Amino acid sequence: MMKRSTRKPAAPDRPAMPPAETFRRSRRDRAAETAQDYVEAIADLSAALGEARVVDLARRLGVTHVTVNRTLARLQRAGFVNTKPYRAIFLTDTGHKLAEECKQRHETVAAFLRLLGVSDKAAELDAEGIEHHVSPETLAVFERWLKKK
Amino acid sequence: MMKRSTRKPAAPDRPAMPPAETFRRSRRDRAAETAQDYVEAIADLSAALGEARVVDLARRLGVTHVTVNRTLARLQRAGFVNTKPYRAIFLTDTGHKLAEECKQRHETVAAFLRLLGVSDKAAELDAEGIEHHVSPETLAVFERWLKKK
DNA sequence: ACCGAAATGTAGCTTTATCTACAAATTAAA
DNA sequence: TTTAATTTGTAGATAAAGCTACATTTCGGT
Repeated sequence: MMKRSTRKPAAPDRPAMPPAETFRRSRRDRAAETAQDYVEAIADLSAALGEARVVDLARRLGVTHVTVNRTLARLQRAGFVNTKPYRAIFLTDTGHKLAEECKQRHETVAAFLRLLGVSDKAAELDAEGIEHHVSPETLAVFERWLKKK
Repeated sequence: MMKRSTRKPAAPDRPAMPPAETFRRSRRDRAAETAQDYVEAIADLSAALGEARVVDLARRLGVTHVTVNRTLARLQRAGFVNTKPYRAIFLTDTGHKLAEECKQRHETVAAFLRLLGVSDKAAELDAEGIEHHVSPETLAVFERWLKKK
């Protein structure tokens, strides 16, 4: 029996469409974004204030402290942070490593955008969204351009 | 009474941190991404096959047909598509406009990455993730560089 | 030492995006 | 025209991320 899809051959034969895998990766990325935003924020706050606490994270991320708690529980399960009730939040080694990577990547993306002529403000804003979707290859290209300049 | 936060002044006074608004935008973006991926896929499939149907969308997006159904219901509520049970899916005018914008933006991002020296494959893959986070300003900069070349 | 404000935690609800499993409709082929 | 494969739809779960409202713990000032 024929697949219904073939009923209308209509268009040219070549796909020219992104494969499903593309979207799957994009979605997987999304899932990891939150973790990255949190570890990055925790690292920054620890550096700036000496410790990272729930309220500060909430303010920084623009969510309520409840959301922070929930997410923190998940990040602990995932092995990125250590928390104890009513105590400050600490990154595990894994968490630290992730935070460093993110910070690095963020910096590269933002610097590259600025290099192109994007305003500081927009560069910062866009980098926040873009950093999670830049492949190692593209990141390397950005770095190459930054050096070359 | 003193805010606990001020207990440890520790670090330099300037924030140097992205404001909460940055993250809020990032999250709002995420909500819209799905809609954009869907309308773009529907437009592509319509062009390529003459009509967009649930199975094709599912294949294209790498999800089950159930997920497609659910999302389509939401997109219909939001006014981007028209669907009837057991029939092909059509974009509304709004949906069409959104799809066009997305396609345009996607193309620009991908072309720009290729221009930089990123491989076709990676450019395509990264563009899929990045396109949703590029501000009009940055997009304009990309376009300028594309023309200049 | 105590006390009240700030910080943290918990309960329970909402929305979105996924899934598997099953039911109903459609249509190509015989 | 019948029928069986394909497509579409529905039911019911799960997980993430968000919220409000309420409970508990800490800790700086008095």
